[in-house]
Amino acid sequence: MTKEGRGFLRKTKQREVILSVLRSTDTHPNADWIYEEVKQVLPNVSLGTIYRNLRILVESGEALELCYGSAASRFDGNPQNHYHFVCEKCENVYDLKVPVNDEVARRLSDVTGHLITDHRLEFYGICKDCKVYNDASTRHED
Amino acid sequence: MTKEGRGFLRKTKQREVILSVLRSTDTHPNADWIYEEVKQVLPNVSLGTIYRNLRILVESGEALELCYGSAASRFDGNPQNHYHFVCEKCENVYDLKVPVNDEVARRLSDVTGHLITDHRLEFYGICKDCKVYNDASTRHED
DNA sequence: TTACATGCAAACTCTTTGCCACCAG
DNA sequence: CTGGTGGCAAAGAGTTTGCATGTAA
Repeated sequence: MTKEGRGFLRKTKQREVILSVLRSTDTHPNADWIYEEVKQVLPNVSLGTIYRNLRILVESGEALELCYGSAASRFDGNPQNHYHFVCEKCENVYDLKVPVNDEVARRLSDVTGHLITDHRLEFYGICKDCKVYNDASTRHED
Repeated sequence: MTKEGRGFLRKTKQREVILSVLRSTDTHPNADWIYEEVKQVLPNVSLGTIYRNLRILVESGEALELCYGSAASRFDGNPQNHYHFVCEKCENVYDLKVPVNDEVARRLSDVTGHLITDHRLEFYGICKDCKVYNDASTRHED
């Protein structure tokens, strides 16, 4: 109910290849890498199509989008690690007042062999305030 | 040791105001919002200065950077929620094979009053492979 | 005095969009 | 047929950077 929103998806060669490329790797590629891969099968594919389809795949729940690096960053004046809740409706970011669990990181360092120095935990959903409108009636389609 | 790297920071009015603006709010503002606020105190400040200083503050550990939305996104063909480890050296993203904890989200929903439907947990550090080079000698400065 | 920092604007990167032809259903 | 979709290229948003000037230490 949160992630759908498209009447129906036509099945196209492009979308098919994009999804299969995405499923064939565990390197968490970016759009450009996917573009290069897809081009080997469909030389005429365009970057715009890659982006359009990735968005569709993410929105329809067939892929996850991870965001790193710098783009539309938001900043937090509290340098202590703490967790956040992001409202997908109003886009507000709330600080959560729960203790940070460094235990997990330490344990995972042992299990994985990686040196884990930091972690970030974010929750997503609809915030208290936005929920009110949603509950009142379910006519909100955005 | 991970986040430092600058010899010394000169104390400037701009940096001071930026930091105080950042600390005066809990709205997790973006660069542009901070720019507007700082301008009310220093009308001639430039966006470039805001960006430069935010980066410095983040790197020196005085602020956190949160990244949402679309920019340099990476994608994951596995739509099931799972956790990641990001190597800050080689920038590889590894899938972690640990069970997803939906319990926390449920509990937090109760505590906070927000409707939490999703969460994301990411770990950061130096991966197994990069650690080797780091351990061998500490001459790596990038 | 000497680097580091700033202001300004141009350059960049990544992503989105408009337009029209095209094709799956 | 018909509306979703693709290719192409232009536009956008957000961020970085080069350069000359300014300034903290």
